[in-house]
Amino acid sequence: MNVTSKLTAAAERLFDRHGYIATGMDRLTEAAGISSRTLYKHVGSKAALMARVLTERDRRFMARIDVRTIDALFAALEDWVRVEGCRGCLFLRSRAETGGDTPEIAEAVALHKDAFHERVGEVVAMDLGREDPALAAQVVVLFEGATHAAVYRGADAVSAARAAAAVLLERARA
Amino acid sequence: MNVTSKLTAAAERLFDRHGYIATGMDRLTEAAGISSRTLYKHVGSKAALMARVLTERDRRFMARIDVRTIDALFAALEDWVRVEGCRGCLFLRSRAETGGDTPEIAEAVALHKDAFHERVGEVVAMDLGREDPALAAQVVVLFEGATHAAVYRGADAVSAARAAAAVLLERARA
DNA sequence: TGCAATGTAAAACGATCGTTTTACATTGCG
DNA sequence: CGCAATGTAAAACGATCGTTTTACATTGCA
Repeated sequence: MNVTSKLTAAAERLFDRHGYIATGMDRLTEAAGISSRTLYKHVGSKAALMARVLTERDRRFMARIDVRTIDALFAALEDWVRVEGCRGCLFLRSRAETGGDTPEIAEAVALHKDAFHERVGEVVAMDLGREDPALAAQVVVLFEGATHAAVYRGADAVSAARAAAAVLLERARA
Repeated sequence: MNVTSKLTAAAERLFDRHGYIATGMDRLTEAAGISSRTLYKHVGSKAALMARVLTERDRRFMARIDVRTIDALFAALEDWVRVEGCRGCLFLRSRAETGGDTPEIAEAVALHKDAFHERVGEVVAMDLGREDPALAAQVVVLFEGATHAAVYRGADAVSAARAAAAVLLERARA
């Protein structure tokens, strides 16, 4: 396994569990089993490391929601929560932690949210047989809400979102 | 205006805009116009200050969502976003920043989320004429989703949630 | 008048931050 | 063989962290 990918994987876990700022470089190098010199040779800075983490997470996330129906979208989120836990959206969290003032992070977050919204639009179009931007916006809200309500309500929040999405889809079909 | 409430108000603004950890005590004392000695006499620690901020915010938030219908709930959120901006839920953010490991903060967040969920249940019961825990869970998800999608989609996210909630309510009535 | 409370300004505390540097070991390829 | 690349360990960088302390000013009340 590559040094960079090992580092990125370890960093994602630590950033996700303890927060971006609260995670020191010592914890990162120790978790990745590398020296700080190697870390800086490879990624340049802590912010750049976070940007890499977000880009990698976006890849994994987008692969998981490569589905054809709205119901499958929420089924994918149920899987995600079961496998990766529910501590809210790492993208929004890292952006908020830095007040949006770290360009590398803010850009990675913006790219992810754009891609996510576009994907939801595609899924809605496939499921409904036509585009429906209003329904897509509602599904985005339900997905985001499930992600964050799951922090304190657990997987039930995802189930609730899934059921609500089914009602909205049924109504859009009529 | 009381020293403590002036400090709490200044701290809420800074914590909300720049994050809990990223905001240093110097910025807080300067914004509140007090010395660090006075700050520590009054609140004891940074974590205790954040807990006070969250408790105060909870009071203000709960007063705003003291409504009788689901639609008014989302109208209140639209007001909140217009007045206070949209940077996500400060409760979840501060909990995530500290990894849930700061008891004073974690407790304030848990209290707020419990109160919020209970309030939504009451509003749903008033609007529908009977209790409906499943609908209440869906409204919670929509509300949380609107709060977080508004970070990157603006007030439109709240409108989408509001419309979706109306559909779910209509369906629950039938 | 004098004491207690409450405040400020500013220095100092040790710890830790992200980052760079120094010095040295290992390895793979010409 | 020898050099370039790539790594480690560890010290050091100046800055900043949350918190405490020292020394002093102001105020309100007995």
